[in-house]
Amino acid sequence: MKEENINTKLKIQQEALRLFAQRGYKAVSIRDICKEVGIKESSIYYHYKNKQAILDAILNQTEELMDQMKTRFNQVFEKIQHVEEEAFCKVAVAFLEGYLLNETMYPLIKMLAIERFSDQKAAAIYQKLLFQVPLEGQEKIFKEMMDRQFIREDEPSVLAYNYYAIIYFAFERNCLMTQCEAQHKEQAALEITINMSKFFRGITCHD
Amino acid sequence: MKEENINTKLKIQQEALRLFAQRGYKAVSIRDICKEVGIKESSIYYHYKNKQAILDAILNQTEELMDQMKTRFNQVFEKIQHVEEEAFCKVAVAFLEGYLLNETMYPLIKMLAIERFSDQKAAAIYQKLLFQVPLEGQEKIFKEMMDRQFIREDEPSVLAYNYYAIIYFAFERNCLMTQCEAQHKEQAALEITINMSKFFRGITCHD
DNA sequence: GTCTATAAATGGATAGAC
DNA sequence: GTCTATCCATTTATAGAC
Repeated sequence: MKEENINTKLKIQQEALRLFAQRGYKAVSIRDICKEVGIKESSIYYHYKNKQAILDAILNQTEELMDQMKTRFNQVFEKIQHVEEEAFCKVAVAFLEGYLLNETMYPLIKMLAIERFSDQKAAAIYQKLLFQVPLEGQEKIFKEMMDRQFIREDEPSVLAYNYYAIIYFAFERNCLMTQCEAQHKEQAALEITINMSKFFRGITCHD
Repeated sequence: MKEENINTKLKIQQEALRLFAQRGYKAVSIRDICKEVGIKESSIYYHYKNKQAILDAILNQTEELMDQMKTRFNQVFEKIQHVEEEAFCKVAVAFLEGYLLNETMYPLIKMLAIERFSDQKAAAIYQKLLFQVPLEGQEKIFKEMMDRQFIREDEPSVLAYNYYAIIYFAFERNCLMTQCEAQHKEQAALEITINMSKFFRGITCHD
């Protein structure tokens, strides 16, 4: 009836993810989702076979999301021309805001953070999305920075680990809660900036 | 009837926590808990007013647990006599094993990691237990190490942040999943050792 | 302190009208 | 594509026997 009805299926997926991210899959009822979407319980079965199918749809779209994120890494990678402290910290904050706090990624991360304890598939996706992809991407960047002699020779995987641990930690500490408001994002960004500065001075050459 | 019946109330709490840590509070039924304990559903109401009361009991005991953990920090604190790389890394691994992987703490952390997204009280406890207590404790230790000139002058809070971020990251990456087996603990310990070495060389004086 | 029985509410899912 | 009505399983919780 209304103009938004062009895609109820998508809205179901979005609202479901929002609720799963808050309470976990099992704790959210079909009724809860339908209430948010604004349809009756039975209508949801026109779009999805059952509750599990909604979760599957959400999980299946992570594959393409993963590729999108890898592409982003490569874009950053291309841009490296020189390295100085302020820009270095800004890139780290940009990773927080563009990847972990990304509109699509953030609720997905929260949901996976819950489901990883009972769902093997969720655990595997969490591993890839939150550890493998960022660590590999970052390692590649540090390797390149070394080749161009922007930073001291060192073990790229160790640098990537120490670098990303700070970002992940700031994210967990400030953003993984009931609601991540603007002030929390700012605090996370601040912590990354402060702590990344020390890290940066450690990896650039002594003078 | 059996000898273990001395404290059914405690067993209920333990089994409940084990299940809450896996599936989350809402997704675990009274039936599930009773099944694990080995009693009928109605019997649980003799020990606890309702399901919420079991969760409250679990959360309330975290206060004393927090104090216990603070005491441990102080014990480490007293022992600092000298600092060399291997011992420094061993202390970090000991923190992982004695605090985060502690028999009581580990299931509690998992449960809180789920509930923090929907329960404000759980979120506050997670903050204290996983960020505030470790960061403050570690900051104090670095301050002392500086006073005794074991490490270079620096900002203690930044050192504590960079130090603990590595431990927390290794814990999240390797241990927060359906089951943390011996091999996962070893991998986490290995990652901490490797990455802490670099951190250590950065904070001790140049020669 | 644990049991059987049962009430009352909630949740997943289907049938069939419009 | 959404609705009303309904079914059946699960879940929380209580009453009362032993």
